[in-house]
This record gives sequence, C-alpha cells and structure tokens, in this order.
Amino acid sequence: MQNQLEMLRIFKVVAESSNFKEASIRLGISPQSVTRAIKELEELLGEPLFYRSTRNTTITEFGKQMAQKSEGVIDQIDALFKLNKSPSSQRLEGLVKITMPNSLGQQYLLPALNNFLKEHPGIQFDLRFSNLIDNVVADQMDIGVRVGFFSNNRNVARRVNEMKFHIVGTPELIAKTGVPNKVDDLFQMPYTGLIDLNTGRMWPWTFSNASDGFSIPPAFVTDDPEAELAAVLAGIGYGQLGDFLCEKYIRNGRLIPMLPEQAPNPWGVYVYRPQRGPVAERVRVVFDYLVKVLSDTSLY
Amino acid sequence: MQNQLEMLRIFKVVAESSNFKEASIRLGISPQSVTRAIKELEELLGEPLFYRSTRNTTITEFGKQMAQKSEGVIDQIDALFKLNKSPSSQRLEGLVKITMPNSLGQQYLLPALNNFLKEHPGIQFDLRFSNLIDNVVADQMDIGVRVGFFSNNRNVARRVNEMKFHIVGTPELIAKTGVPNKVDDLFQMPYTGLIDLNTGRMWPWTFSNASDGFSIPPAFVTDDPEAELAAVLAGIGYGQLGDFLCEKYIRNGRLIPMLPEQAPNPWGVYVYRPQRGPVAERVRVVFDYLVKVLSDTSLY
DNA sequence: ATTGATAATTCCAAATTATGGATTAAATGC
DNA sequence: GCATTTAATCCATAATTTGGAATTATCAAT
Repeated sequence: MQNQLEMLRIFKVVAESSNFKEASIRLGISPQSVTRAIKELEELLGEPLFYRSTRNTTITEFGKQMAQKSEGVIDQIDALFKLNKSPSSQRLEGLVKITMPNSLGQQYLLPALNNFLKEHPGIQFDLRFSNLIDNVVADQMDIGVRVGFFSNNRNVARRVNEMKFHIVGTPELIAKTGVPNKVDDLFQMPYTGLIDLNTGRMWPWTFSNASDGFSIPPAFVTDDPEAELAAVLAGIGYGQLGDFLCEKYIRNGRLIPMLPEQAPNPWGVYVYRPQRGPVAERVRVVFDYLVKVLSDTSLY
Repeated sequence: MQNQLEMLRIFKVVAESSNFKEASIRLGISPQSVTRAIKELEELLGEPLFYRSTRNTTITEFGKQMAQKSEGVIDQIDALFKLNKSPSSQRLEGLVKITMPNSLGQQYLLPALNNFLKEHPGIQFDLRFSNLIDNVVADQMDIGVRVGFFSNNRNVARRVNEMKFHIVGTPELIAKTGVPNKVDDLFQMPYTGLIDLNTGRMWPWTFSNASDGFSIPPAFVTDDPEAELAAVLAGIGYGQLGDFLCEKYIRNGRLIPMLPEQAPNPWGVYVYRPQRGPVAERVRVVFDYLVKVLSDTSLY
C-alpha cells in the first residue's frame, strides 16, 4: 500500500468503526487490507493509531487527532473531484473562448451569442476575431469557427453550412474591360486578392473547371475581406467574394456576377473544438448552439 | 492510475512545467505516465486541464484553478505526514499514559516522574495506579510497570529490577506461635493473603524448595499490599511481603524474617509497552527513563 | 483448565495495476 | 520535403495489491 490517500480513507472508516473487521465490511475489502493500511500508516506517521490486541482495538489520542485531520483532507479531495460530477443539475457557468472569422463572426454570430448570454447569465465569452486557422492550442480556444478546410484532424469538426463564391465586378469595370466570357478572358483583367494570414500568401482563385491562372499581379491585395469588398465596389478589379459579402450588392445592381457556371464548389463552414479528453458541459452547450445557429442561417 | 493523490501530484508539477516532457523529467517518471495521469484526471474531472497538441501544451483556466486547489490539498497531506518526521529536531510533547502498581509506583516512581516533567515541560502524564495486569489495550496505556510475570508476548518488556520476598511476622506473633523452623510448621500458623485482581484469587505463597501448602484459610485477605503489611504489623499472621514494603520494619525490629533459606526466587520488575507498530518518540523517551530509574533504584 | 469461537496478523500465490520501451502521429524548424 | 521533437498508444514486463489459508492471541463458555 503506497497510496497515502487510500490509507487515510481506510483509516477514517476504521476510526469510525469498533474494530477492523467491521471496517473491512464497511469498506468492502478484506480485513488483511485494513491491517496493512493501518500498519503502514502508523509506520509512515511514526506513531501508533490504535491500541490493539487480536481481539480489541481502541483508537489512540494521536489517532483521534489524525482521524479528524484526515476527514478534512479527504473531504477536500472529494470536493475537488465531485465538483464536476452531476452535469445536469449543475448550473452552466464559466468562460468559453471562441475564435471565429472577423466578418462572418461579427455579422452573424455576435447577435446570436448575445442572445445566448441572456439565457445563460453564468457564461462568459472570450471572442477572438481572427482569420487565422485554429490556434486552439496557442490561444487556448475552446471552440473555433472557420471557413475552408482542415489540415488538422485533432478536432471535432461539424460542417454546418457552406459558402458560395461569386466572381463580381462593378458595371463600370465591366464597361471598361468588356464582359469576360471565359476564364482565360478574366486572367487578363484587373483583380483583387485576399491574403491568407496562415500562409502569408494569397488565397488562389478557384473555379469549377479551371485553376488560378492570372498572368498579372493583382490590382489590390488585403488581408481583410471587407476591405477587398470595398476595393471591388470601387471598381479596382474583379473579386471572388463570399456570398454573404456581396449578395446584397448583387441584388441592388452595384455588383454583377460573372461566369456563374465557373463558380467553385462552395467552401464549408465548420464549427470545431479540440478533441482531447472530456469536454466541459458549458463548452458542449455553446458548441451545439453555434452549430444550430450556423446551420439555420442563410449566409447572405 | 487509480491514485487520485498521485494524479494530483503529477498534475501539479505539469502545471508548473512548460510541457509534459519537462514535467516527466522533474518527476523522474516517463512521459507516458504523465500523459496517462493527466488524461485520467481530465476524465475524472470531466473537463480538460490542458489545451495541447503533439508539440504544445498550455493550461486551461480550469486547469489553473485546479492546480491551485491541488497544491493546497497536497500541502495539507504532506503536512499530515511530515508532522512526525524529524524526531531529533522535534520538541517532545504530548500525553503519555502509564499504568503501574499502586505501592511501588507511588513510592518510587512518582518522584522520578515529577523530576522528568521539570525537564520536559511539553509532556503530560496520565498515571493509572492499578495492580491489574497490562490492560494496555482496554485502558489505552502507552507504558506499563509490573511486578511478576507476563502472559502476554505482544509487549516489549524490559526486566529492570527484581523484588525479593520475605516471610515476616511480629515478635509478638512469634512468641505466640513459636518459631517456624520449616515450611510445614508455617502451614499450621495464621497467615495473610493478597488477592490477585487479575484472577480474583490469592497469590500463592512461593518458596525456594516447596509449594504453597497451607491447611487453613488465611487469617486476613486484602487486595492491597499496604493493607496486608498493616495486618502483618498488627500481628494478625505471617505475611510474605515484598522487600520494599517490609525492609525498614525488619531493620527496626518490628518484623522478623523467617525461614530465609526458603525465600522464593525474586520476582522480576518489568517495564513494558505494546509492541505494535512504531513508538512515538515521547513514549520511547519516557520508557527509557523509567527503565533507567527502576534499574538504578534499590527497591527497599 | 480445556475447548471453541473470533479478531488480528502473517504468508504467499494469483490477480491486478503500473511502467516504460517501441511505435505512431502530429507539429515545428531547417 | 526532411529531421527533430513531443504527445499518445500499444503492449510485454515489472511491481504492487489482494484475499485465501494458516497462525497467534484473546475471550467466553463449558
């Protein structure tokens, strides 16, 4: 027996029992184990805990003191471990850290999360608006939202929505360059690019039936989708923009979608969390809520 | 790993380290064990303690809280076990319970024990003057002093002195009965007896070369040696009395020793203590002191 | 005193648990 | 890419724990 805590647990029960046998029954272990535990405890403490013969045991003064102290410590440890036991009865509270893309997050998620807070006043959010990929470890995030793909399979990821992309330009730009009727036409025209902060390089344009083949550098580059939108709206070049960014401008005619048959396969929108060990109840609840919200939302 | 305390100990070190590897080195165990301990702790707690990848680990908020609490509990347990570690530096204090024979104890031991208390102000004595044999268990005694023999081999017993017995009578009694020149003479004469409270019967008289053969009941019986002495001094009968009781009366002629060649083998005087588990330092010190005092004392 | 019953203990073989080497997987830096 | 490092997993081995059987001590009852 080299388990101090277990020895204390046994000792505590023996101290409350009239003899070792009774204690062993209460503990559901053999009397031998009780003997051993007490013996080792006494050796460790350097002092007897019981006066005993083969027929009788009574606790020593020292034993009484130890029993009291032991009970305190045991209760503390049990409290430590019971804290997170009954998940249903337990009130949801604590901090949940979420990382999400700037634009998508501010536009769609923020209102939903604020609603959530009203129903769960014990929860606090720490929201990091970052276009960076899952720095879940470094940034200590509990949940992430991401548009695109995963290089990381150590997460639990749910594909909750999809994002369509449109190639768009202003009517003024089209008037100047002419209508690009095929992809190769487009490769000669001014365009905008979005930096992927994860790689430091531009997201390549994608097409259903071709690959990025621009022969000239982009007319405008940024790492912020809203800024790219602004550039496109200013007529600086053609842009390949997410649905949720350009939909309303397409509707009101400020932007014209081009080459719709070359639209790339929509990208996935993912909610993910680290899959290491158990998940705190509050994190699971927020995760499920985000999944629901994003699944039910039209991203435009 | 089903040792909660050990898991907490490992966790505490990991929380103070920058990664599992470092913690494993500090702990002197393999990294696998660290992984396992943390994993089980997380499962037990129902919540992650670290955000981690194969290259990084950082502690969660929950982990920080747990680390703090763990440290508290661990320190408490260590304090419990360290309390009685350094025996030399530790001041002697606490209660020592001693059982001893009434007469011998009051006469010889009490002054010595009072001297001891002056040198060790932290010690308290609980002295039980009882002629009963080692009720160490029932009476929760730490040390016993006893004249006679041991039926009990679960004690550590030191033979520290011996007690001679004399057959004595008053000159007046001798004048009345005549001088008993042999044991058989004595068996016809009035005598006193001492009850052994352990058995409820009289201590038999003992002789070097004969056994108890009184043909008549004793003239006087008591369970207190001093009362027996008083009866003998009153001339009620012959008594077989311990050295320390009758020596001074022999010297001043109030009692005459008879049949000195028939004196029994002296009885042993023992200091003993229960031999179960370790002995508290203060008990050992008092034990050694009693051994020394009784060894150096002439019991008359 | 002898016997019977029971509790504590000791001994030991069997079952359980812990351990770390070898391997795999992932992440980082060159 | 490739080498390096760390965490996780697998698994045979080592270490510990466990309780049955036997032993010893105690107490009660005959």
